[in-house]
Amino acid sequence: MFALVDCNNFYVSCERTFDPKLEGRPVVVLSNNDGCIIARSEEAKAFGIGMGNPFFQVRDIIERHGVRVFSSNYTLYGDMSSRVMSILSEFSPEMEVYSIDEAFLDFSHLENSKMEPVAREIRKKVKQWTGIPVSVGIAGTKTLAKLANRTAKKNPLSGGVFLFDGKEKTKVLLGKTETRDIWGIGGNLSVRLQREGIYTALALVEADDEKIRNILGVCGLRTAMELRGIPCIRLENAALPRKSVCCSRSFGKEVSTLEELSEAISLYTADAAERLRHGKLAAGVVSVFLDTGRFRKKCQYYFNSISKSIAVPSNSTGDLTGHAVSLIRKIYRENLTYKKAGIIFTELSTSESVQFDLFSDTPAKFAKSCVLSEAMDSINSRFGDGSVFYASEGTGKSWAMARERCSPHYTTRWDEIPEAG
DNA sequence: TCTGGGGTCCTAGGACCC
DNA sequence: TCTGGGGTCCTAGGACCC
Repeated sequence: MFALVDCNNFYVSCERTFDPKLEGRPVVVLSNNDGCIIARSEEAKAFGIGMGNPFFQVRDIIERHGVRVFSSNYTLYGDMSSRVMSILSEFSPEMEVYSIDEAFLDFSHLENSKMEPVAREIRKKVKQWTGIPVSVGIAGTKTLAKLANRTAKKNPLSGGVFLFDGKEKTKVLLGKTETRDIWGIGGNLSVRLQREGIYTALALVEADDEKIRNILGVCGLRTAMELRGIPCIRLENAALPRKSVCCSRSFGKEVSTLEELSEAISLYTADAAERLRHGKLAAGVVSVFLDTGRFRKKCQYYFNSISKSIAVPSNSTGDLTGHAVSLIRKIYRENLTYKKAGIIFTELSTSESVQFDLFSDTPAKFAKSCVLSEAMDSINSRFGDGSVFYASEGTGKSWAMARERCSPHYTTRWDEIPEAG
């Protein structure tokens, strides 16, 4: 048995923990660059503000109803997430942290009659210790546990906990579930299913395997099996090795010069390289991309990307910035205004097992640049991000993303700790 | 005027091998 | 005149998740 614990309106709940006046009031949180709505309190949902709506399109509703708006504060949400996860880990020997706000727990060690009471205890403890409300869905497969969680969230009578047991109960619920709401079936596959006359999870479960395989491929067949109660997706309790690390961002204003783009790419490289080092990884391939933005109709659209293998995998900000900046020069075009740029590292290996080039002196150089980057990391971690940085990032950063409504870093900066009284 | 960011996996088609 | 069969690997694009 699996329990899926999912935080309710997680980002909004994080803001509320530190500003209780937000309780009971409509609140939304925006994506990076203050672009889209990515979290909504129940009150905000009731006004018809949709998930993923561009901010400017719902601005009227927001102003009319006095909805409180926050820029995303991932430092805060990440820190609150690890607090929640550490509490959850006490409730099961096996846990998979599935995303910033949800985790699967293995409940096989519990007797059936104990599952709901334990789930209620989880809710109580997480709420009391972090201020975050959670919902729990319990079932025999992960896909059904996701569905159970949805039911727990939607149905006020459930008290935030829902357990799938008994064939009839399951059948009734599958009949009420649209295919789009199944974990693993997105918008496109759902349209394909509709064309074949399959509208609900129940219809999918009752369809012929060969037919499902044809419409949805092997993943879809696996999903159908899971809905039938046959586990096909196991708990991934050990964090799998990463295959890529990416950093990309939209600009706060239009950018057209190579200088500004190089600055932005330098910053993104520094950010992604820091994450490589944190994961004890080194990149074998560096890719960068440029984008003029897909929503502007008047200007010419231009997207391009370029990759380069590097002889000795690296995680040094200095090395990688050199590669990234030289790549961006190759795809830069004049007389365009860019909205976004980014860097992706792939072909990752562990930094302890880097294969050096036999005919060069790279081991010594490698060691030196590692020491430098690590020294920068420790200064930045002690004195705050951006205390030391490469000058190639620039000092003005006029292109930096907008985040005009960011709450304080309540839990990670001494000067922003909340004060009482 | 203003539309996010970071990931994973599968599939089909082409190139190549013997 | 007649022109096979069985593979692997890579890539781009598409699907999904949060």
